[in-house]
Amino acid sequence: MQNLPGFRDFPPEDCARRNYILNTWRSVARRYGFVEYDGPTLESVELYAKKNESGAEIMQQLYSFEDRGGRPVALRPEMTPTLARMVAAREKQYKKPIKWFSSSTFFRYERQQKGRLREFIQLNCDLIGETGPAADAEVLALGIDLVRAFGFGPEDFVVRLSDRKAWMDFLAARGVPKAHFGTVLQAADKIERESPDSLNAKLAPAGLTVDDLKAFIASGSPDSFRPLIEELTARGLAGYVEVDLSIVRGLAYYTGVVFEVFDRSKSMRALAGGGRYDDLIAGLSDGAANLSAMGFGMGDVVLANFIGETPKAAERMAAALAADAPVDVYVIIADATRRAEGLQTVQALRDAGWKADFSLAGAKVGKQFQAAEGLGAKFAVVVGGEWPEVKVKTLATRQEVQVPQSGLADWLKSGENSL
RNA sequence: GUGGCCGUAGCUCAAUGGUAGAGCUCCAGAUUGUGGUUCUGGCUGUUGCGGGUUCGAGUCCCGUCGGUCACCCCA
Repeated sequence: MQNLPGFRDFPPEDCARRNYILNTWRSVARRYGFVEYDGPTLESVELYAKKNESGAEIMQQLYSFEDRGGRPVALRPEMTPTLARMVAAREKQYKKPIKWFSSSTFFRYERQQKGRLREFIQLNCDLIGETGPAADAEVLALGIDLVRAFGFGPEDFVVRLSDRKAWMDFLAARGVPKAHFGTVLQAADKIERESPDSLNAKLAPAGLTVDDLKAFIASGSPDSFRPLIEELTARGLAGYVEVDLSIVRGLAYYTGVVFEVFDRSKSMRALAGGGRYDDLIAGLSDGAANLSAMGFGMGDVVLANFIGETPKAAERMAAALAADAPVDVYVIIADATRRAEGLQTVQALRDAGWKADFSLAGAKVGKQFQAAEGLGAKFAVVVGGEWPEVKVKTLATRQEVQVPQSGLADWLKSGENSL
């Protein structure tokens, strides 16, 4: 039996890499005062149909089925609708701004390729109930720090920053009817991928040409970005950001700042993307709650690729994984008649919080040392003829001392600190 | 949904249409209380699966499943 296409097994080595990413995400988000939430994996299809009345494509990429009660349900393909529902229902319980993050599993039925699977993990960070450049900057800074935390610098990645509102102002100034905004933005999103002829055909009803769009994009950085850039400059993070009006994002619901995080070589798809969506919560809650919001998502698959392809980040991860070896202390029972004392020692170490292990079947001393080495233990404790004393060997230095078993835990504590 | 490339041992890969191999890993040993190196030995295959061509197919052809990359889309 093979696993389903686009779905991954996580044997311990892979699980450790996944947890490294999740743990890093969590610790950085919490540094920014974001608190963790989660929602159900299975949702009503209606939740997604509502938001995407125009986009049938999204419904096709839904893992959907009827449950035994005849309800149309779907595995969640994204977090935002769930988040909007949760916030709309409870927003009066929380002081604003609401700063929430989650890292959850999502499902999309689509053909897999580099950086894209059918089941993936995505970090979602959203700041709700606050508008303005300060809130935008806070979210952007979090996005930047989330990538920096893996060892990447400004030479490795860049945040491309744009603004839906700048686009709308431009279109309004050109007299483009509102009904055509969506078409124009979609064309702008594809300006580098699609042929000018094809794009011009799409733009004609709006009275625009590819050259018009290019001229707007080339007009550079509107003054509206200045307060946001100043906020980032004060944090020392402006070097990670470039204004790039060609960033549009496919989603219709963005109302302000939008951004995508790319590796500098731009050899892979976006590491993260998001923006301001001030009307979505009101729309999804039928007006029950009217809250502005700014947020983004970051997937584990592209990030893991990026780490793997960047030596310094890969080394950083390897070091973090090595520091979290399966076992701290391996107890070697050198004399089978001392097995009871060995077990007592193992238990005492485990009670004291050490990751301790030993040979269940018993083995030659040399084998037990090999096992200790293989499990990444820092210390080997030899239980044998010296009882009630034991020998403690620091494996990295090969130094060995003999201490009373009763003082073992204390000795290890100071011994670990001196490593 | 469309297309290119690829499927051989647990892993990385060899093998002109002619007896399926190597390295690594793993397991066991090298005067029975001391590990990483070294040496010796050993295990492991429905060559993804199903058909076809051929005296003979890992190799050629068709199908299928899976992987990968691109398109589509990107929440």
